[in-house]
Amino acid sequence: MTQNDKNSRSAYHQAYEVIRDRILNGDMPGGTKIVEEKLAAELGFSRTPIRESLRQLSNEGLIVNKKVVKPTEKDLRNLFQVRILLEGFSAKSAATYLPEEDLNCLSKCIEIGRKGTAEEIMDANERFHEVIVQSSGNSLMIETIDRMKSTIYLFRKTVVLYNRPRLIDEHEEIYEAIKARDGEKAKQLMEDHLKEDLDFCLHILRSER
Amino acid sequence: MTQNDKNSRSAYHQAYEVIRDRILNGDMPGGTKIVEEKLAAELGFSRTPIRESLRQLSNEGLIVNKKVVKPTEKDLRNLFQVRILLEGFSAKSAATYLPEEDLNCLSKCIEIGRKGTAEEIMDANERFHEVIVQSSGNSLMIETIDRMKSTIYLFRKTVVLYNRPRLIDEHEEIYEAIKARDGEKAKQLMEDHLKEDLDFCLHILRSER
DNA sequence: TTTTAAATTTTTGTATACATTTTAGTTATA
DNA sequence: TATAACTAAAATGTATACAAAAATTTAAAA
Repeated sequence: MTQNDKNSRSAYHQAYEVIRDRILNGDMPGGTKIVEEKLAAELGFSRTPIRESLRQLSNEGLIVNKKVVKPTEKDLRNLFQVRILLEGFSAKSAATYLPEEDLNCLSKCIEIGRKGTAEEIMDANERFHEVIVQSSGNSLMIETIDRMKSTIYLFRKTVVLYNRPRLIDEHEEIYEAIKARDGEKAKQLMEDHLKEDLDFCLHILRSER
Repeated sequence: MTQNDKNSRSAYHQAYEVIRDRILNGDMPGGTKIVEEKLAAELGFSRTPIRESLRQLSNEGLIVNKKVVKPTEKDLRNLFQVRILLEGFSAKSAATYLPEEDLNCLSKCIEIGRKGTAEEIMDANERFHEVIVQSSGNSLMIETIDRMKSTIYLFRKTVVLYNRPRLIDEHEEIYEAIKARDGEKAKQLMEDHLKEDLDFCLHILRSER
C-alpha cells in the first residue's frame, strides 16, 4: 500500500501481494506454517524475493514466528486502543482542516454504505476512515495506521459480513460533526464508534468459538 | 530491540546493529547514500544479510530511498504528535496500573538524571519513558513506540547534550502524579512535557542552521 | 558550449548452491 | 512404555553468480 507500484512489479512485490491476499482471504488461515521453499515453488520465484516479502509481512504483523498470525482477543483490544487514539485525533483534525471536496467524499461513502453491495460497502467504509486519517496531515500517523490496516481488514470483514447495525448511522453522525466543524464532538463520536466496532467484533469472535 | 538476541547473533542482526549505530552516532550522517556492496565489504558479510538489515532499518524509518534519513522539522512535529497521543495514554495507565517496584525505577531514573554522566542521563531518561509505556500493557503500542525509538534517539541526544532546563523536574512531576494515582494529571503533564521537548528540539534545530 | 546519444560502470534484483541449524523420526536402552 | 541418543530430513542463513536496471561517463552533433 505504501509501495509505489510500477507497471512491471518486482518479484518481491508480487510475492508480497499474493501472500498478503492469501492471508486476508483466509486461504492461509491463522496458524499456517510458513515455509520459504514451499512458497517459492508455488509462486514460481526463488527464495530470495519470497524472503523479503515475508519480512515485510512480519513487519505488518501478518506473520509472526514463521506462522500466519492468529490474532487473539487481546490483540484486537490493543489494536482498537491505538486506533481510538490516532483516529480520534484525526477526526478532530478533520473538523478543522477537511476541505469541502473530502466532505463530499465522506458523504459518498455513507451513501454507498447504505445502498452498495457487500464488497462496495466494505471498500466505502475503509475509505471513510482513510479520508479522515489523511486529514491529520501527519505522515507518520498515516503510516502507522496503514501498517495496522491488514489486521484491521482481517476483522472488519467480520463486522461488515455480519452487518453491524448502526455502523453507517455512526459514520453519518461523525460526518455531521465534521461538517459542523465541531472537533471535540467528532473526536468523541469516532471514539465511541470504534468502541462499538470493538465490542461487536469481540461478540462475534466469542460466539464463533 | 524487539529481536531475541542469542549468544551468537546472526550476520543479519549484527549488520543491523552496526549500521543502526553508525547512523545514530552520526558516523553515517543524514543523506548518506547506502550501497549494499560497499557495506557488505566493510562489515565482512555478503550482501544477503546486509539487504535484510537495510529493509529493517527502512522499516524503522532510519533509511529512506537508499539514503540515511534526514528528518525535517515536519517529521519532528509528526513524531511528537504521535508520541503525545500514545505516551499521554500510557501515563494515564501508569497512574492506575504501575506497581510499586516500577515506581521505584522511575524514581531511580530521576535520581540518575540529576547526578549521572551525560551518557547515564540519556539512558535514564529513555528508561523513564520506557517504563511508563510498558505500563500500558498494550504490545502494539509498545512496538509502535519502539519503532519510533531510533528517530527519537536521533533527537533526544540533542535535548540532553544541550541540557534542557526543567527536563528532570518535569519527569519528577509526572512521577509524583503517577505515585498519587492521578491519571488525568499524569497524562496532562506527559503531554506538556513532550511539547516542551518538541519546542526545545525545534529551537536548537533552527539555531543550528 | 550545450545538448543528445551511446557506451560503460555501478548497483540492484533474482537465482542458485552450500553450510549450518532445526525438526522429526528411529533405534536402542532403562 | 518411556526416555535418551542418534540419524535422517527439512528448513533456514549466508555466499556467490549473473542478468536487468540505473546511474554515470564519454563521445558526437547542433
